[in-house]
Amino acid sequence: MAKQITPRDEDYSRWYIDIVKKAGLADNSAVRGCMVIKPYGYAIWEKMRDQLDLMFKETGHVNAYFPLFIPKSFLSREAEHVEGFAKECAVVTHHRLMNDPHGSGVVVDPDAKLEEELIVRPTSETIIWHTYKDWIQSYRDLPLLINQWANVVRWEMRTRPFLRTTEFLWQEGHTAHTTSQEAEEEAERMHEVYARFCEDFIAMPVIKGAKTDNEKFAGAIETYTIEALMQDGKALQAGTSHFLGQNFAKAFDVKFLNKENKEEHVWATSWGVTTRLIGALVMTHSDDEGLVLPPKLAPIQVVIVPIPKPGDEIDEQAERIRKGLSAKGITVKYDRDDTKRPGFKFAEYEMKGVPVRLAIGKRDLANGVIEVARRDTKEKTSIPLDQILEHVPQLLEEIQENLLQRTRAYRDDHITEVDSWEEFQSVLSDKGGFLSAHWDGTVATEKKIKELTKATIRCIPLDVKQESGKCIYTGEPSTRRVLFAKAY
RNA sequence: CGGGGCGUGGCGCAGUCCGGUUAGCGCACCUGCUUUGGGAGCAGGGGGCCGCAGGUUCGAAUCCUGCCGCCCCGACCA
Repeated sequence: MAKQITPRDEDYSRWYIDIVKKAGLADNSAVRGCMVIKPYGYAIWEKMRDQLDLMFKETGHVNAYFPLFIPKSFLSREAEHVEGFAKECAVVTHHRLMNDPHGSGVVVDPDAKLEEELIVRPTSETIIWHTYKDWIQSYRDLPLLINQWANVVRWEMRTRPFLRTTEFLWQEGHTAHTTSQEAEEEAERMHEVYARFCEDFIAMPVIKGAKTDNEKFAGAIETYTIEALMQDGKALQAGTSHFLGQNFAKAFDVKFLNKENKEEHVWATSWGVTTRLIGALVMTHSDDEGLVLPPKLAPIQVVIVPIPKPGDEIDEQAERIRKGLSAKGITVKYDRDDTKRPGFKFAEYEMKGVPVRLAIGKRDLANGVIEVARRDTKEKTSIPLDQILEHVPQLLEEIQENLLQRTRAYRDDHITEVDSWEEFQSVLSDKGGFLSAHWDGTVATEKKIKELTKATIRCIPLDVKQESGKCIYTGEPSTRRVLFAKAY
């Protein structure tokens, strides 16, 4: 047993890190808080990125690229915004190194001090709005629908692979519109795109909702969120979409002439998802044997393992199947590495979360079958060789569907309506998950509850129904329930 | 930034209290043979500034001083 991972119920946090490392997704790096995304982990990100990019294009967006560095003064333009990010910015103060006159190595050249410091982008609103000012004059220039794929840096105190790292990869959409309504619709549209992506591709159901004033993005009028539930009962914010109103347009003086030849500030949105989605994927589906990948995002969807050694006839069948499945757009790996034994390969591909494993040996050949093992249920069956090309595509779909159903059932089972403070506390500590409860709508109460229980308001669900009730903590009147949870 | 823990071949550790030959073990790696239907066995082999810098000593992985780094937990956050 070369690679053991810590069981979930023993130490969930350790389990997560073990999977990330042992499935080959990422490594720690020489830089504190930053990770190396390894080829297998990056392949998952590429699949996510390609699919999302397609969905952005389908909704009319184009890609562009803005600078990594932002002049410090830009961040002072929008007061709320700077307050949200000031504490976690990396700052460039010099532009040159020199040999250390007192010894070996290099030192920062004191003569190379920048006149104005540059901030490594924590997000790009400011540099983008500065640029948009030049791009927008008329209503005919609108809407402006731009996305960028980039890295950003937020100097977090505590990091965890994929879930929170100092540098991370993401996409950020930044749009400008003629009317408030159009911008709001855009924020809602992208919110929906994210939710659909999570369900259809990650097989991870999410709750769509709005953030409270306290939790929303610095500088936004409204923040929409998708909230997912992890296996340990904690919530994870998987993506956000913001209606920014005219806040940035005013801060960066971005105006357009409308049809009546009157100047107006434009209306804005921004929206993003990050490599955190990989962390979400891991914590949603994986088990004590390793990673479990939804077929639609698996870098290898099917692996064929020969038993015991590749022989001519086994090779022939394996190649036939590989080509047949490839022709149907399925990614197949035929692993004929004879320095590793089948048992080792089984464990290895389970660790890596490959959805379907085909094993073929002399015994199977004699019976005209092949062994099919699915990663999600660990079920093994024998399928006639002449049916395998039809069977595997169906099975992949079934696995994708099963993962979604399974996760949705777990999620639905972990949304608990609570109506008393005692119940709130006991359900939170014993069961976890989302607590649907009445809240008086004040930041003070929200903060008090967080202080007492560590639970925060994850969102006000979009599909919330109006019902009168009393705040779980203060007993003040309330018109609808909100979702509380402990969160990542 | 607080509270814990840890730095010894690629990885995981023992050795440190009580200084004493060539610094050891498991995994991984290389070679060979036998194996191969759930993480193979045997034999041989390669690989170490013991985190860094000073100091004490005949002698330091071990004792002293200073520094650096990492991990876990908490407050902040996608």
